[in-house]
Amino acid sequence: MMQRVGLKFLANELGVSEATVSRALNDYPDISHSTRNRVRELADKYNYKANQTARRLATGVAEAVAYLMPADSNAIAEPFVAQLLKGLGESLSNRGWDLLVVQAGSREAEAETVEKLSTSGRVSGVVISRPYKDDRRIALLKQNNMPFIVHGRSVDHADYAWFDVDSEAAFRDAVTHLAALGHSRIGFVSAPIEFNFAQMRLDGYKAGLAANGLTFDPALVDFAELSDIAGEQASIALFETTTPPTALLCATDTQALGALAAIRSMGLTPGRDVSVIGYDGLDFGRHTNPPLTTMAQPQSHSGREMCDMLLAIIDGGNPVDYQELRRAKLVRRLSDGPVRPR
Amino acid sequence: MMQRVGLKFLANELGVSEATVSRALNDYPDISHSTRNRVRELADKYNYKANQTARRLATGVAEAVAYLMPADSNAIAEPFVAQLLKGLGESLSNRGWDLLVVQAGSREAEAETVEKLSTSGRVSGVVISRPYKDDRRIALLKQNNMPFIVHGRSVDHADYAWFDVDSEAAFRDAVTHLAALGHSRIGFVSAPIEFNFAQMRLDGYKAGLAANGLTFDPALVDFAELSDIAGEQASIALFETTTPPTALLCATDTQALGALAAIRSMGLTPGRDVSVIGYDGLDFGRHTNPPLTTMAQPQSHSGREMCDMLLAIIDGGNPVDYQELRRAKLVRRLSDGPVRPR
DNA sequence: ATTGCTTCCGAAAGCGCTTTCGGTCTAGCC
DNA sequence: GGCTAGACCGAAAGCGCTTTCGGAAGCAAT
Repeated sequence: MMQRVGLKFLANELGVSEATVSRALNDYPDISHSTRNRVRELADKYNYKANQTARRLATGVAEAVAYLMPADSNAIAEPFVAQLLKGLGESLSNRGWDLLVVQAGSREAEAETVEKLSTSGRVSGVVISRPYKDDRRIALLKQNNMPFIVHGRSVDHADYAWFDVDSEAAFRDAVTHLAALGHSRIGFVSAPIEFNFAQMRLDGYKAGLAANGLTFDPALVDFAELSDIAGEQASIALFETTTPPTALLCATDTQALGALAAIRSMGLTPGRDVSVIGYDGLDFGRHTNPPLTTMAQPQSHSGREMCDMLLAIIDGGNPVDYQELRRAKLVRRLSDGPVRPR
Repeated sequence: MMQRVGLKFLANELGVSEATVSRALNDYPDISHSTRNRVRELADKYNYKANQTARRLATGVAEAVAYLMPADSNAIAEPFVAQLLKGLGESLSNRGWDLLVVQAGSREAEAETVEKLSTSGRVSGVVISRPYKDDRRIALLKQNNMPFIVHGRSVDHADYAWFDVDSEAAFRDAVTHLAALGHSRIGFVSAPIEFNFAQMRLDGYKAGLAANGLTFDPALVDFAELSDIAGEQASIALFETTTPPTALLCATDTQALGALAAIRSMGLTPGRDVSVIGYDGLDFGRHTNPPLTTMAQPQSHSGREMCDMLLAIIDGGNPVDYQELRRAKLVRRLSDGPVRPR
């Protein structure tokens, strides 16, 4: 039976105390250079890694952060999640910390999950995404004094850290773009309105209409879940009116996929007969029929940046100093075009 | 300063020892019903959750498994990862375990990452995906006696647990399907051959040719990274010959996206002039131009199943009892069709 | 010599749980 | 009434680290 290489082992081997080994490894200043080096070398030789569990218990810091997976995630939109995870992981591993992925079974269970997470001491920070307008998770996190950052913003977002893209501005821009192309009946496929991003995008849509002298027509907006199929159904519904839209704005790219399908299914050509603009900037939009014009968010390294912000907060930073608002920009592919008389 | 609710607190409150509380909570048989209930109630009342770190240290079991993210993942193909994660997470949380996501910076760093993972005691099992033909990670895992399951198979896969789809059979079937449509010059966009799945798919392709009386022509296969762009370039390369293929088989759906683009860029119509068949069955294939015919793997609950297998192994099961081979099935959309004379 | 600083390191007390070991108490038996 | 056998629970020893506290040297200044 081989002896585990632990502090004990190294200490014996070197003839010093465990305390010394620990301190040497953790860069304490009161260890002589010579012993520090001896310890280091031996540790390297045996490929010693401190047992993290013990370390955590002793220090009281979890050295891990959790990402709370959206409960109702759908397959197509997930590049999102994977991207984020990747960024988080990179940033975390620089520091030698762990990334936990936790899931709540349902939307209702999310709060409970957060509660457990913040009291069980497993993590020293959490990141959540897609906040609701009034998000219980955020309240819980604050209440439990758990450092966190949210990907997106709830309605009251003054006193916590967040990273978001100004989707209101994005939808204003999108409407303006469409208006410039001559569209005046612009439909809107919204996301479930309990998500704050849905509200913001809807607001942006309305603001865009107003800014371009267009009047808001409730018959031109429909709500859909975040899936291609839901987007398709909503789009079809929007066309069942006497004066159908000539352009469709969708709250997400995934829904826009459905919009394209809906338009094609009616025998029309998206991009020519009806314009479609999505939001997210997902890569596969290049491959749709036609390629999807979209408001792209700069999601490249957002995971990494969010993580760095979170770590700064864990290190004692003030959450309100970490609020970051990015701009989305129009990437024009082929699903938009000038209005076309029927 | 509020007192943490820990074992100590509960014990004091009830006038029993910490040991008793612990045993009551962990269903030890030598605790009377009455005290067990008293303990339970109080624990509920205070929403007590054992500190996992301490628990881990005491029991020596990590109560966590890690998913090793593929190093070179690309955005489009990631629904995959998200799906898997979701399944893993669900299964794990049933048991109250954690899901760690770990990333290696590069392909080279993967081995080291695995090594650390298996010696640091952070996890009691790991799942890896996309094994190479001869995968150092697998060797390391075995050597360190760390329970694991691989999503896919390496060349020597007799003595560990895996969950795979028979992609060799799938590509045989795909070729047969194409042959039945009259195609005799079938190109193959392969994945990097160090991945064992790439080899297996290539083998399946060759076997399919043979089974249908077609001869293998090396000029008809090209290798590409796992991205749409790489798939596009490889496809174009395959057409730069005197007798170009009339159908293209791609090792992954993502590459197939590129193939469709390549064909369109040559002024041809995929599905009519040239058939394209991908592999994976990714949902967004419904939205490509034209919708992508693909060999779909039943990836619905694979994450969950893999996790259950892994847990069984952790519980002492013999890894070789947990090898599961699934079948892919053709889902025909519109990117394939009868051969068409030029 | 004594005092007073540094510099470096060891002893030992935790961190919050689990688990072994043994002890007390009641019930049942001859 | 004494003895044995459960049934139930407490004391205490860890798990592998970190960190406080203080002690032993070594050296310079009085």
